[in-house]
Amino acid sequence: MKLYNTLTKKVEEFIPNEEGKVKMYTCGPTVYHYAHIGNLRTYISEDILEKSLKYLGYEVTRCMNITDVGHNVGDGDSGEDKMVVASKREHKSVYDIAKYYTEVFKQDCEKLNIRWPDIVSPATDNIDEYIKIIEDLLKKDYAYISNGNVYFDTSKYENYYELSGRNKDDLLVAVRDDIEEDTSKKNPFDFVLWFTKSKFENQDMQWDSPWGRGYPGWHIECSGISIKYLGEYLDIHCGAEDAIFPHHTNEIAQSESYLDHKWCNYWVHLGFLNDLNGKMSKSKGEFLTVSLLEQKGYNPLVYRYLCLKSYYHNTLTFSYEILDGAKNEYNKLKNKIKNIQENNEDIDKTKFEEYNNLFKEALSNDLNTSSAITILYDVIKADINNNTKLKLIKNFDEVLSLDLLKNDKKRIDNDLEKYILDKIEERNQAKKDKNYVLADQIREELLNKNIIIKDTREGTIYEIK
RNA sequence: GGGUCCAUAGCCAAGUGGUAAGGCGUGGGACUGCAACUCCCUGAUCGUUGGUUCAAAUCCGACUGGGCCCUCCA
Repeated sequence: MKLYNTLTKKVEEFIPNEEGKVKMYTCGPTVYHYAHIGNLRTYISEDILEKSLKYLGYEVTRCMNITDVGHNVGDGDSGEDKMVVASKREHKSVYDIAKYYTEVFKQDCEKLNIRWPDIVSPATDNIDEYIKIIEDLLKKDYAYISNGNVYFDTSKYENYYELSGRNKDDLLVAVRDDIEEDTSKKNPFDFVLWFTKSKFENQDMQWDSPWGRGYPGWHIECSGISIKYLGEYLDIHCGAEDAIFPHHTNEIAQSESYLDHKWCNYWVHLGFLNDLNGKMSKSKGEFLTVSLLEQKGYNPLVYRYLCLKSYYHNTLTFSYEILDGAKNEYNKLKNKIKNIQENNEDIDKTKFEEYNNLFKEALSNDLNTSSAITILYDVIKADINNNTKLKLIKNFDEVLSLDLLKNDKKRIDNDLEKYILDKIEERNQAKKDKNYVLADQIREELLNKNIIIKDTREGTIYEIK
């Protein structure tokens, strides 16, 4: 398996710490609002990575956090906690907000066939772990207390800029308008590990700590949860590309200062989904959720298909024109597969291995899902028996998760079925009588009820839209 | 200003030094009473420009145009 590693900025052969086993951590959502489909692209890519590793024979343990506290607008003491903002907006407690949006996120994942990770842990469940790490960092002098808050001292950690490839002197401080510099810090890029004092006193979620009652900073949760559930040696850490700096940079600094050794060997960053104007946002433009796509008549898996057609590392652009293209492709693909009938022939093992290996090669090549899909098309066209094709498609779909073999035949009751069959009979009679006006009328009538008629060599069949 | 990633036909894209996969759309054809489904045929010298090489979409440089980040976002 080859993967692009942000740490070395190269595509590298993936070698886990323990042979055959992979420990994988993926940054989870902040559950303060609905996720838009751009957010979800990250989880689709991570899902593909997890499933590809499994398909290639690795045993994978994946852990993800749910950020339900401490994600301030800024890294210092500036800006409010996003959970608190949501709580005010919706007049609910922060706990209810977290619960509600976590549930919605889970449903979105189900609709997109994203497997729920083995371990999913909310930030608020692991406060003890953060305190343990922060105490240790203070003891080792990697952290300091200033104005009641605990900060990580970035000047003490030598490789601080390794991941992002930056240079301390070239970074601009408080480049964004809505951020003001936190004067309690020793260095501009120091970040808060624990808050006890904040300009924003309306924080409901607070815990006792050796430094007073307060709450954790944003970055410590991922380190804490990862180390707690996956141990001191991590194989792959994933996140969207915007998390490289400062989030992942800070995670490395605090984790390695705490552990006193290298923490994670492979950092995989997922590309963004942009709309035609650039980065998607929850406040600007159309708020594109999975539910909205469904309302507009798109199967969520069409969006998954669109994501898989592109390379996870590159930016993908969203527009309805592009989505419509993907919808066409997806529907045609499913139709082609539907026409492959099961038969009595034995699986052709040689051909099976041949195509299966091609598929594995594509995935191994830094998750070349576009090529993997091409191999799927090759299988459909290939000169091999249907049972072998169907077995290959079934296997491929373990990774692609596009419901390729699932027939979305909606359940219909006997009355409706009888009605449809009678109408088909009536139409066939009309056709025999060359009464095409009546035949077309019947077809139209059924179509208005979302029933599609198809004349095949084997007779007339119907489909429910 | 700095970092990082990207640029292939109308669209989505593969390609990792030897003379451009695949899918969608378009156009044409087969099938059909017509249509839908399905099947067949149909298109690009790879942002611009230097260089390395017997040979470059693929390597190096410059330029142009984008994305993301530099204390919110996945």
